[in-house]
Amino acid sequence: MKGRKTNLEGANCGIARSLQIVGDWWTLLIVRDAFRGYQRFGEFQKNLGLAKNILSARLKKLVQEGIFTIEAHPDSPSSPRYVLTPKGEKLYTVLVALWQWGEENCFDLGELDTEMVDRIDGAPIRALQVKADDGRLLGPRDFRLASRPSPADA
Amino acid sequence: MKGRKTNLEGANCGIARSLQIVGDWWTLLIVRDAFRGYQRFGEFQKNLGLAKNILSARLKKLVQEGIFTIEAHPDSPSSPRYVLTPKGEKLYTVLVALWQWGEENCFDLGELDTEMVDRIDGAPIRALQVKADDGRLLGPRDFRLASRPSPADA
DNA sequence: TCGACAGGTTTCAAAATTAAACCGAGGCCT
DNA sequence: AGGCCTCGGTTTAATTTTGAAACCTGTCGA
Repeated sequence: MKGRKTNLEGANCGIARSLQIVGDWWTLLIVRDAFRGYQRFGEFQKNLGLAKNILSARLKKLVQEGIFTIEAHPDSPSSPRYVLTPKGEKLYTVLVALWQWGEENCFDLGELDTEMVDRIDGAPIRALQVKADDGRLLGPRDFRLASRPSPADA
Repeated sequence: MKGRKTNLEGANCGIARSLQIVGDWWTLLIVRDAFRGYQRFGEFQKNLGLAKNILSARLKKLVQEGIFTIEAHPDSPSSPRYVLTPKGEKLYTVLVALWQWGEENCFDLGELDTEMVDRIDGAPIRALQVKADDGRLLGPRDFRLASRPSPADA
């Protein structure tokens, strides 16, 4: 991420900014596991199978960025728990988008063995839809990235 | 991505699969630029400021994965154009999710200078919402990843 | 024919990732 | 109390990936 920093530091668009934080190999998988209920270092490490030093670095960054907070649990005071902040929890839309795209485009038939379901009734979740302000459905070519008038305009 | 391959190759969930393809530093930015209308190697390279060898490798992979196709344009037969496939175009939901999260969580006030708008009327786009099968709005804690019954079940 | 340019590939140094060894603080068992 | 185990990391050294810059090749226009 050497040149990346230089390039995207003053990134102009939200996509680039998001990717600065969650755009690497492991981060979104860590967040995914957090949604699954994992909280402890060892849980993430064992489940994802990534090197401990990398996990350590990622968690450190994610805490810095306000995605996780560290909470020391009364039960085992020496084992910190990594808990999603509201900012972190809002990433669920991104996860759902990735999940749906992956499920639709990246599996052979019968290969898929997990799915994201309604916690309450176990029913499937609707495909995300991009909609215009007035409710019209927008396809992949119906939007564009526009520059805002000027920084000092509003 | 050494260990990553080993770990996620037989990845069980759609999120992991997606990230195998688009989960690196540059790929989604390339796709973003493709939605902006960029098609040529030099356009991507100049706009993103990434090294040519890296861009070359990414585009090669993306073509392999069926995100882009190469089309030789009648105008300039020697300059290939990289064009999104339907599979690639479906990534727009992911981009929108990242964009909205980034816009909401990664900018200081007044810092944001681009926005994603309706191509037709320039109006803003609605925030993506995760909804249950029956239309209920689902928050970040209202879904879970469940294992499917069995690979050879349906 | 000359030079310029687009679209890469090659080369080599710098940075990130990895696995594995190590370490300190608690628990737990005896 | 002593010994051993686990958890949560850090350190170290080898491997991979990345990045910048040089280089190559085919096309184009003058």
